[in-house]
Amino acid sequence: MTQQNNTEKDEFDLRNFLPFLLNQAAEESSLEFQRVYKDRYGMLRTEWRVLFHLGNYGEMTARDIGSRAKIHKTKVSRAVRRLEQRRYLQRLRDDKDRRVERLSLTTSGQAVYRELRGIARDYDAKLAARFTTGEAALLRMMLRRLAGMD
Amino acid sequence: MTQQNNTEKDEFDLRNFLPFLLNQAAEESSLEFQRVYKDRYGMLRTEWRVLFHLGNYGEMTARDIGSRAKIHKTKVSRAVRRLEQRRYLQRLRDDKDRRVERLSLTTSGQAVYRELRGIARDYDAKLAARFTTGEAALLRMMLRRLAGMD
DNA sequence: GGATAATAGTTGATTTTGTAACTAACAAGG
DNA sequence: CCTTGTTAGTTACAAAATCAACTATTATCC
Repeated sequence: MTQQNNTEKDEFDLRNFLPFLLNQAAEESSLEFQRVYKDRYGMLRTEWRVLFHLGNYGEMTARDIGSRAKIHKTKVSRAVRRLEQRRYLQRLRDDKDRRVERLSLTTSGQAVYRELRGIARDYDAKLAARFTTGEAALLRMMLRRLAGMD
Repeated sequence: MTQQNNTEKDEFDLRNFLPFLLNQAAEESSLEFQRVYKDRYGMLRTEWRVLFHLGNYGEMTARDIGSRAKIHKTKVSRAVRRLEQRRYLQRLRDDKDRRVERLSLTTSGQAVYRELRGIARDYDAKLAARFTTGEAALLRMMLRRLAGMD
């Protein structure tokens, strides 16, 4: 692994490139939480997200979830089916608009959600503890802005 | 999309959960750059990363790239093969250790790298411009720490 | 009202990724 | 040397993501 290139003025370092950095940080900082929902609950990434949306915001449609979390509708559709098969959520056809399904967590879905939410809360605190309170708040603010969640 | 749940003390908001936030920010902030390497060069995410590692750091082995960027070796292997097929990189069997392949960019690989690097630089600047200089520097620092890149 | 377009969600075919098992080369210790 | 273990990289098969086409329902507007 020798140094070559960069004979021209080198104002670029991959390790500082924001999209790369964000991805590395996202990947690394979700590893531990991933192990919980994956190994312990056999859930996929999209599945815990759907579960958390329903747990956090209450009844929603697949479309709502997709647009909030920017998940493609086919991914949502498949995640919903699997959560339904595990009896974590139920669908209710909307009578006003019969294309729409109103999704909500079952009792056992809520139990799983509360369990995972506790773990998520602790894990988040652990991550944030690497910074001062002010820094962590600033970080969240900047990430929300980058994510277009303002 | 009604509000239900959270009857108990609600100290948790998905929109502030760092792993989620990081992922959303990473996803959103790489969209535009992705369009460039994907639509314009037919490259996959792992491929531009391998290309950038070689362009940025010079000759490396597949193993080096994988450990630096935390990419699994099978992913690296496949990305290398495709970049080789497109004549963007070349392999050289190491004579000291004949298991190892020393990878480096071809002339046209370097041309593509320089092109993409320029775009990356501009794009990064555009992202960083959403913050003050100090905030952006702090953001990068925090991300490096979260990514375990200290 | 009836054609046309738009929306919610699903399904199927293709591509990409993940997991394990594999080959080939080197290393260490007897 | 010669077993045993380790490392670099590839391949095969299963799982998951992507993209396009599909059904069913509602909205638009002439």
